[in-house]
Amino acid sequence: MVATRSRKGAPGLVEVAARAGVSPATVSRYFNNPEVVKPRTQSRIAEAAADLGYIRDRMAGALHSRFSGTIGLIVPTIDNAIFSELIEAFSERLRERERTMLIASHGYDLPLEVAIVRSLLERRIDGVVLIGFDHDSIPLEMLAKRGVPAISAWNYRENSQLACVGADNFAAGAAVTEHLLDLGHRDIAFLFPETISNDRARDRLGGAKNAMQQRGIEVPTHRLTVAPYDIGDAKAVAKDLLSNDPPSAVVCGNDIIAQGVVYACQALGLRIPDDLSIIGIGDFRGSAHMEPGLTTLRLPARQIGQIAADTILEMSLSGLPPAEKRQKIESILVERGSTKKM
Amino acid sequence: MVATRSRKGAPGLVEVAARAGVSPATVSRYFNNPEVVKPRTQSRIAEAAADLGYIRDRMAGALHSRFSGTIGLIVPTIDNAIFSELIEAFSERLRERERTMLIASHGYDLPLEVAIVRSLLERRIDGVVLIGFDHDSIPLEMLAKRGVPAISAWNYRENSQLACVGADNFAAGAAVTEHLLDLGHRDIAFLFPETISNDRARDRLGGAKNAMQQRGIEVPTHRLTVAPYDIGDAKAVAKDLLSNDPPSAVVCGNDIIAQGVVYACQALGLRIPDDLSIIGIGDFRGSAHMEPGLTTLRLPARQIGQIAADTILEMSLSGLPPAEKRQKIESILVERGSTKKM
DNA sequence: AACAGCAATGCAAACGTTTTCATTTCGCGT
DNA sequence: ACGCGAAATGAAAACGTTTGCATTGCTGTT
Repeated sequence: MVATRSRKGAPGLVEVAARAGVSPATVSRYFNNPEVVKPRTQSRIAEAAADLGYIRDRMAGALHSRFSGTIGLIVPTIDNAIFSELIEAFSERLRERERTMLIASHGYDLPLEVAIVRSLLERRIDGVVLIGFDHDSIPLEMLAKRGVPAISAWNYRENSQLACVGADNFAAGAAVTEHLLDLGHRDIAFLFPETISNDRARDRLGGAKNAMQQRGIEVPTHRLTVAPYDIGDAKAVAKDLLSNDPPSAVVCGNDIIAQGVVYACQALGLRIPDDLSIIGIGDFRGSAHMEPGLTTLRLPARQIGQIAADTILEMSLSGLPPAEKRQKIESILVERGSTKKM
Repeated sequence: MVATRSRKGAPGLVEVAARAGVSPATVSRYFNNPEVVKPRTQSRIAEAAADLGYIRDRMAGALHSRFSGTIGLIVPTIDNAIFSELIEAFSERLRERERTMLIASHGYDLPLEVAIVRSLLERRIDGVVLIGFDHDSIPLEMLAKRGVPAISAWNYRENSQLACVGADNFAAGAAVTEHLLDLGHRDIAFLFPETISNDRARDRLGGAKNAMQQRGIEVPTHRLTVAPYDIGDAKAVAKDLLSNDPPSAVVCGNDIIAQGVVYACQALGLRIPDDLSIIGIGDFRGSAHMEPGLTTLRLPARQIGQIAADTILEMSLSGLPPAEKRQKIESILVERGSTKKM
């Protein structure tokens, strides 16, 4: 059994109250509703708290008030450019609102997500933000049962069950494909991540295929390749793909894969965009500055992160569904040097 | 029959106890020290808990036991390849040990770090991991006063005040510089991030300069340039630097900057490594796969993250300094295509 | 001068666990 | 069957806040 750490003389609310000559209740009010305590009392308490170096214990507070001031964010992966902008924006916004973020990643492993939600619930989070719509029903039920609000970020669907804030990934897949079609490309390859338990990739690929179909162009099986979420792996797959009978253009499920394809071309001596046009989705850090610059669809990740934070906070405070259940964030096609008219 | 007043219909320990026909104390023990409760009782409790969908409230537990099961990680930035591997490894390790990570970033803003530490302390973290050694003394005192262990990760110094786990950044700066010197380069430029409040960059640059001095080579001022932690900005700075009178090699403070320099060369039509050798530090995601592959010093970020997690947990549990106060993680020079003999 | 009405504060009961100490039950040797 | 130490369990007191309700202190009105 472990020795419990003694509390190293850290003063509590009660000590502050004693020193300020008021009751604990008043000190509590001072911290939570300063406006209800008389200015003179306020300054006495402020002074006492400062003298003692008091730091409030939000856990004790949460125990009674039902709010922990903690919001959970569950992402597939942290160690990847994909979500890092969103994570940072989300966490900043939360800090501005005096909340703290609990983050966890499951590596696209749905069962693990269940365990994570459980662990967050044990920590009494005030709300959870999930990525996308592919989730086991168990964690959602656990959340619902306890009245903990949850929303989905990153993807948008007009008929989503969960409240959501994100981009329309079907439209995104369609947009990049249409851009290549508009440039005159017909022999287009699609390099997408595994779509099982990844609704974003699935929607994007769906949109891409649909765009092709709209123009009456069939996509042969060998133009459809799965690539992992990793530059190196994507590069390897792309080298294989481009080694014989290369298409005139490649649609990549995201910018990571696109970067891999760019490197593959450089390794093979293919010129971009003369020999091959490449388009990505995401506009991650770095995509703008590679050579050539990557043509891609910009997903406003920071904006999504901020709105997600605002929305989950709104829900947590009101206890109601958000004013806007589904928020679509518009993405923008950014044309750079990796694509060219046929 | 007494009405249960538990919030939102979520059952508490007491309800589980009632259903299992035991006292709350036994249920508590079941969760914290299963081995002290009789197997038959265990299964009764397990069943009751499952039936009720019980989720324990760790905040309430923490209130009494002084352990919140939460560890803080404070990084300069999340949205950047630099720390993402460390963050992910750290968080995974913590989850394996049934702990949760609270993460916050301060964007190299020391005063903000004070506020962050305070906020973490309010959440009763069991320990904190900081990056590097440049910290205001106030948060460290606050932590010490409350007996909350803190360590520094990422950088290593043999005389550090704080316990630390990381690489020797002075040695790192020296190693990459020596590598270029060994390849015969003499006219070397140094592209480093701002060293104010960034001891890692400072140590690296110090090591680099020292290596030059050891060989009796002076570094003229115009070969010393500050570049931000951003591919685009670094690329811009590098373009400027390389436009006239380029050196024969560049030492970059980290791989992000190095990637910027590679792109700058491609934009300017300089051939790597024929016209310019480039070396980075870090071996971030992607560095291996660019064209040409980036020669760099690999810092085992995942390993640092894991050891940091283990160490802070060890300290939190024992209440003592760690067995090994300073852990040096060896870095490895990875030679790829971006450097070449003169 | 008395008092309504409101602002400011105090009192004490939660909140859901953990833990100490005490008590009961169990296994086993005689 | 008995007794004894150990194992298992129970009772109740914390833990540090928040909050509903009660009380006190003011201000201004009649």
